[in-house]
Amino acid sequence: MSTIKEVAEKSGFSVATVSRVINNDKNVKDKTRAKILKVIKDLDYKPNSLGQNLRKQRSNTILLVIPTISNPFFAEIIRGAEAAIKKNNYKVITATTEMDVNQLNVYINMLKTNQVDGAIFISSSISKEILQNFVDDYPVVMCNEYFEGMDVSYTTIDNEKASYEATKYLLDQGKKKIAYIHGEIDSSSKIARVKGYKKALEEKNIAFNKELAVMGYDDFNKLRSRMKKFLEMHKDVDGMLINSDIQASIILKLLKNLNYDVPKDMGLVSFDGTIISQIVEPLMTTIAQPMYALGKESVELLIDRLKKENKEVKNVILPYKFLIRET
Amino acid sequence: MSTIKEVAEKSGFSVATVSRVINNDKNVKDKTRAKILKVIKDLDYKPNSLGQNLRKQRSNTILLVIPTISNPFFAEIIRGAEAAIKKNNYKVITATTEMDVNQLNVYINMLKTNQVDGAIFISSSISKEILQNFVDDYPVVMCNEYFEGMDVSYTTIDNEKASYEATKYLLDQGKKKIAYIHGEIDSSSKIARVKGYKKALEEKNIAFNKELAVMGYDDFNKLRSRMKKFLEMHKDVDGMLINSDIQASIILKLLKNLNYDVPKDMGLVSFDGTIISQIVEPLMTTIAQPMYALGKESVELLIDRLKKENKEVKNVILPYKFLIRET
DNA sequence: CTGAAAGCGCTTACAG
DNA sequence: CTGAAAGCGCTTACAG
Repeated sequence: MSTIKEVAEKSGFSVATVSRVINNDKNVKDKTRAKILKVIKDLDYKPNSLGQNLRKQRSNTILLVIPTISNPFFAEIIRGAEAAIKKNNYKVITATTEMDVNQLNVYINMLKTNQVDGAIFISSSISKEILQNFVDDYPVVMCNEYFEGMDVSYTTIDNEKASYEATKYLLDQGKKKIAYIHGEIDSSSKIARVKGYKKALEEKNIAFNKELAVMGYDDFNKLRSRMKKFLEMHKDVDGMLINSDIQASIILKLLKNLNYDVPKDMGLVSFDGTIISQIVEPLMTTIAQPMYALGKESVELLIDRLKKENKEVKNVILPYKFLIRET
Repeated sequence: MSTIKEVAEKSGFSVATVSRVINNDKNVKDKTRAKILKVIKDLDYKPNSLGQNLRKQRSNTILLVIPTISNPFFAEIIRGAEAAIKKNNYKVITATTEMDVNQLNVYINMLKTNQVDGAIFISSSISKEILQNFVDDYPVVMCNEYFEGMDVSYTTIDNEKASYEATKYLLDQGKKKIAYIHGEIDSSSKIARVKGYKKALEEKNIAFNKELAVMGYDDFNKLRSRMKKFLEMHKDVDGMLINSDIQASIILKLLKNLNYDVPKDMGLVSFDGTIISQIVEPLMTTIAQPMYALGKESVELLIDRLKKENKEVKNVILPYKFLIRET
């Protein structure tokens, strides 16, 4: 890699002037600019962002953090976010934590040392305890999740309403005993979804039964064996609201192995509406989240904050779609 | 963020000594170390990696580049790679290009400016033309792909053999006209797979028919309409070897919509063996790639290169498993 | 319009 | 065992 010094020497101008050309400073004679640009091209010179960021104290880069790449739900969010980032001429680094705190710290450190100007934490890629330590000092947006009582901008859907609607749908289909397969983490979305689920039951005068709210593990094998036991113990369960498409697909497969007729013996509604819900048989009835828009809007919130330098907190609730299909 | 200077002032020692403590230099009196460590803790000081990397010209960080997060195939590779990276006390940044050259350049620049010490390019995350420009100057490993005539370490499976075995299996099942749904990019794996496919056909004295080698688009809608047309034109095709689980799942769904009986009317074998192949109905017969090992071995190759500072090129061919299931 | 100089946050060879 | 100084690659206020 050639450096700015080499460009300066070869062009006969100072490093300062070369830097001005790199940064599109108007105060450079056209002829000078042309000469320097020629040398830059000849040497295939690219400014070292380490030096630039250290000096400028900003990077024009946004960090996107997802919990795991195992869920296609995040793929669409990333796509929406990246499109918006590029439209605004920012750079992007997409990072995955895989639930590892050390890994997360690597990324937080990028934020603290100006390697990135701001970060978007998607779903449960970060905990309240960790975020609390730096949320006031750095530009951060949460996507698809939020923390009660914390001043941070976020985008999400109305999870309570969605959950209510899904549960009501199952009840209207004549289902009597509906289980709720929730996520591993006590997130805002989980709390909201439980609320909606309870509300729909109450309307039909069905008491909330704690035993029917089951942990839906992310680990497929754990999920399978957990659900197998659950189904043995609760043979009269005839409907399920499931935390994600992925988990729903695993459960659907299990149900078929156990000779359930879906949806006759067991009605299913999943959250997300990813490609997974479209390739299973029968087609999964799902709460389709606006994934692309969630990513896009989160970026808009963050860039707004970066440009205005104000700390105004904004929340965006995006519409979901309840897609009634075959389960 | 506090700086090394603040730690120095508060502790009463010089920046140099503080730096020695940070870098675990033995030449520091125990008492001094303890005092400085205390200040570091009190200030919650974290060294700025921008400054460190700029000065040290290395980062102890490895970059993992995947083409897209839409394919769960990459999730397992990442998991294997990250485990190996952490075992070796390196840091990791996982990056996704989403087939955008500008995006790729952001990552290549991280390599060129010592923000990362080395990079692993997974599958078709990079083209031969682009990699050629810097492969000799920076530590790079390719995972699951390679470029003919280029001196770069890589890990892969024996795609030709796998493809041969899969095609032979379909023929042995009595299938007469087998299509090959290949990837969008003219990669080494694609070439090898075509070879194996042809070889199996030849053994049965079946001439290779160019029209039966169809482009399997990554875009689901494009893939669906392309395949629909293909099936209309080639009603006698009774077997398919498909480039990836994802594409296979889309095609399987299409076949069912068109009232094909799988595998009676149409035998299917897919590449990858991801979770997708396990949730479809019927269960997909698949060439299960050693995803975790591919990631892990790629990292070992890279770290070996980083530590030894030699440029010896090594290739690792890992075993796959042909899983006969229901298609 | 251009350059010399300071400095972003670090590390390390050198001197003591 | 410790510190002063140089320097990694850059930008920018200041001076002219």
